[in-house]
Amino acid sequence: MDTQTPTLTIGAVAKRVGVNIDTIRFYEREGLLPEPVRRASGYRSYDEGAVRQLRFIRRAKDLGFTLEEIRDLLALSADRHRGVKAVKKRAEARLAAIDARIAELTRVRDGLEELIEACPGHGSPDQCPILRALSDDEDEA
Amino acid sequence: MDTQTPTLTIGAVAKRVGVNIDTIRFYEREGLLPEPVRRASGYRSYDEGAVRQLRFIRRAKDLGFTLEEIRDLLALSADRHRGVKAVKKRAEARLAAIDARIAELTRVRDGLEELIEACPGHGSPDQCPILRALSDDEDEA
DNA sequence: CTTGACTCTAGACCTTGATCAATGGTCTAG
DNA sequence: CTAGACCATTGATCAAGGTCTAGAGTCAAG
Repeated sequence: MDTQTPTLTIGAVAKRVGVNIDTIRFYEREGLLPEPVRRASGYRSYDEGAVRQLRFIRRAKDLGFTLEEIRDLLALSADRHRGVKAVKKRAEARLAAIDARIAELTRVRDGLEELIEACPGHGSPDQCPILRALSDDEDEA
Repeated sequence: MDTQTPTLTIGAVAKRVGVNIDTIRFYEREGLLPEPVRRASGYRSYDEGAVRQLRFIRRAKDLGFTLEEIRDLLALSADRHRGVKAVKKRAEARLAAIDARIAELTRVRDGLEELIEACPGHGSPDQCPILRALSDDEDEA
């Protein structure tokens, strides 16, 4: 856990975390990664902390957080003590959003399944419940 | 059910179906709506069939079909008899895609819920399972 | 006739999350 | 020293599905 001298090039970091080099620069521009120190040549120089933060971002993304939410999470995680409550709240909000999305998809799924079951798979398009559902003038006067 | 003279302006169609005017022109460019007849002035002139087709597109979109898939569905729905089988196949493929998406979301959802339940909502960030899960150096050497 | 609402076209712009290209400087092994 | 790999910046491009702008013509009511 020593505070290291930054020695990793952007390419080395990209390889270790498994992301594209351009993605790292993109995250930096977007404020998700701090601007790293530079060598005399202008090359970015990273330490293990940057690698950890980049992994944090990828994992949060896998949990469905947007980059904007992750920026927020990163700020909170740096706030000792007071941050935890807010982080939990964000996670709960994310969970609620996922639940809503699942509910919506399930609704659509069930509707589609009903149509499929009712469709004989042959015959006239006029008799196909799928096409009928899509075409019916339900909301006509 | 009379074959009508096209009399609706694009604005009237947009209002009736509840879409943006530009969306209608966009769908026309994308081949989802046929090119309508024009008045002497160049104004597009639509009939009820166009309204129906536009509604078809919106409903298919609500079922999660992409515009490309909808273009395909429209072609199939015009193919009397042979179309029905193919339409059913497309619907089944869409259902499978939705199921996969729900399964993926459910997986993420459950993982997130576990973290939330384990988080006390206060205390040190080091003890917050949410932040720990995001930060842990699991794949370190 | 005038005014305001409507329509026309072509093309630019938006969102999200990246990725790629062009041009040029740097680093390292042999 | 030189080749080849790596890095820098700016700006373009992609997917998807639209939305908006500018400048000009048209339509209907009063």
